[in-house]
Amino acid sequence: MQEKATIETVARRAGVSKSTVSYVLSGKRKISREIQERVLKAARELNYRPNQIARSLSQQETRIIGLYVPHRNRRRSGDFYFYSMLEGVLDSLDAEGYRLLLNTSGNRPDDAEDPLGTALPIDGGILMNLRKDHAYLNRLQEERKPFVAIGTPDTTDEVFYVDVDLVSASFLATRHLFGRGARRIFFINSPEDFIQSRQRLEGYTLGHSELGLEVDKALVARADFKTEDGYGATRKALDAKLSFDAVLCCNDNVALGAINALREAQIAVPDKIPVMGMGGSAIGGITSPAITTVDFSPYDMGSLAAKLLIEVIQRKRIQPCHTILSPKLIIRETA
Amino acid sequence: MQEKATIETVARRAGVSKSTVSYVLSGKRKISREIQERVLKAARELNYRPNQIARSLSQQETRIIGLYVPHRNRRRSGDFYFYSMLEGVLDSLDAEGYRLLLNTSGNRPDDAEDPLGTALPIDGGILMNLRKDHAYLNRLQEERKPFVAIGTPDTTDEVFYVDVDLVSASFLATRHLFGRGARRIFFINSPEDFIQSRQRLEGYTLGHSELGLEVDKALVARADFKTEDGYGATRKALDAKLSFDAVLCCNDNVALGAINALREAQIAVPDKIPVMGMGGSAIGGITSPAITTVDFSPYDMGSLAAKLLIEVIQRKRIQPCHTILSPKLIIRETA
DNA sequence: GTGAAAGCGCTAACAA
DNA sequence: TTGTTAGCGCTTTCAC
Repeated sequence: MQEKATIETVARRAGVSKSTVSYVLSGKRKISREIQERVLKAARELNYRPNQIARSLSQQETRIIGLYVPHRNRRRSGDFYFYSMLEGVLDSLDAEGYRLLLNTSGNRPDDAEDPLGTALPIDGGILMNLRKDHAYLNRLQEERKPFVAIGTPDTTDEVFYVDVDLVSASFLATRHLFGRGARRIFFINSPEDFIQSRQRLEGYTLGHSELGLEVDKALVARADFKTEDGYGATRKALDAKLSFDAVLCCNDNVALGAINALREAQIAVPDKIPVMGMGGSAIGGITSPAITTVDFSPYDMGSLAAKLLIEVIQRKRIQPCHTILSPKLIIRETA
Repeated sequence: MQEKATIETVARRAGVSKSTVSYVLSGKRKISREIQERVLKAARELNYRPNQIARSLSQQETRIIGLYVPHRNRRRSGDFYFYSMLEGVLDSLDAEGYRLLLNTSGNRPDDAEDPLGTALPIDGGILMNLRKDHAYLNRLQEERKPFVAIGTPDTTDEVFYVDVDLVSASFLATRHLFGRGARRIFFINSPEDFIQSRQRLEGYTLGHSELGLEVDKALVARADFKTEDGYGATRKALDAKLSFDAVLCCNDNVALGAINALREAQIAVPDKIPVMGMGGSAIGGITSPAITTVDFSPYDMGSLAAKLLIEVIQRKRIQPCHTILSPKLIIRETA
């Protein structure tokens, strides 16, 4: 096999200039049928592929977008939320001919020390877990790369973002459980320091208010999103003889844990005690069919964020804006 | 904020030449202490970040590696295998200062039609599900980019790859179940057209041979890796009054489905009937504690593949080689 | 020790 | 319609 073909090689072989080759390939100029064919033929024979890097350098555009992947979202088994979102992002990018660069730098302490890290070869970025990602965020801003956040940022002005309406989500879930006849809903909320947690609690409280009920604080527990945590919290409640007739969890993993604990204690789920999760359509396939879910559609969020970002990059959208997705209730019947 | 700084800007501000700036930053040349400081100061003041694209063009190296993501591995809820591997890849790359470009092209039919797709801006690639990925594989070979396969390819010569020993995996599992007193193991294997399936069956058979037993073909079923499939297969076996006292599944998702079906039929798992899965340490956290698993360590495979690829890229390794990981038995006690 | 200048492979403004 | 040429921002040889 010969050396790698460049635009120069192709031009020579076709007996034309470099620019002609470039224009034939990009279609940005009218080229006579004959030359067009000569060029394409030469390109094919030489197995020519335009060098994306050279193209990026000259066009100041890579058609790559970056996704910041915080460490704490990885190595955490069962983090469907993240991966489901990733799938949404990938699908949208795919459709528009963009690629995704996973960016994990900025995670290690020494990265912060390196203010001269090279500029990212991307046209824009998608951020999640915004609050603490200042390093990456600042970097994008500094490089004046457009970005879209997933989740509501601290300062909402000047920022494009997508999020879900968590208050509605837990309100819907609570109402659903009351509708099924529950009176005391054991609520396994997310850890206190998450903004989300407040919103979830608000929905739960609203669900009570609607029926003129007060929230019994003893019914509210916390779990760190993992199955074990849901198991632990439920187990603890059972051991403490807490009285409840339904369980609402901050996510589906936690719900799975709750179910495990209940079944271990010989309590029928969902017949005796219904268990609800929130978020993550992605997890649907693998969780127990016993879970009823309020879906956040992380997939949709990812997909929307990516589409929005591309619009921003292509300057089809200038004004900062945000999209808040409505949750939907998903009742899965046992197969 | 001023215009984006380039090496030229920095050079002017520091009163030196571009090359000097470049050398200060790369450390490839001795530079007097004084000039060094002047340059760094200027760079800092201008908030300079070397343009990675220009650098890549001139060095013919991007420090990005590509991972081909087949469509069928996405949008399939609960495909931990893939994501777990991804985590391994990311961690290894991170450690070596490489980034990961997710490549989804080649999935759509029209992509195959576009032989002039631009050259990938990567130094090498990681492939999985090799058999049918000829498009991407060919492309990498054509561009003479090094690559590492995950899973054993059709032709093993000239190819770097990592894989797991599936025969041992199912042998270990089978033996474990016999060791627990099982006599008739219901085996939910993967679909027939997967090479893997033969290996799994071989291990299962070996486990029987060891005890001088024959395999009862009625005990072997198939499932397409999903929880529902495991549920379905088990349900069918129960309905058919198949007699068995243990279940071995081709993966943990399927095992979860089997457990659901058994419990629905009021059969205690694992006390009455133990259920085993294979593969995917990642899934450990979210599956039922009732599952005993033979771990393929997809994480390890990803991690190894990435490390290997980097060695190849950096020419620290020239001779094609492969690594076969041994599975390990993981017995999870109920928390 | 430092600088000038020639690339890396492509695009696009300017000429013809 | 097509060709010439000046960049894009960096690295690195060659010269001083």
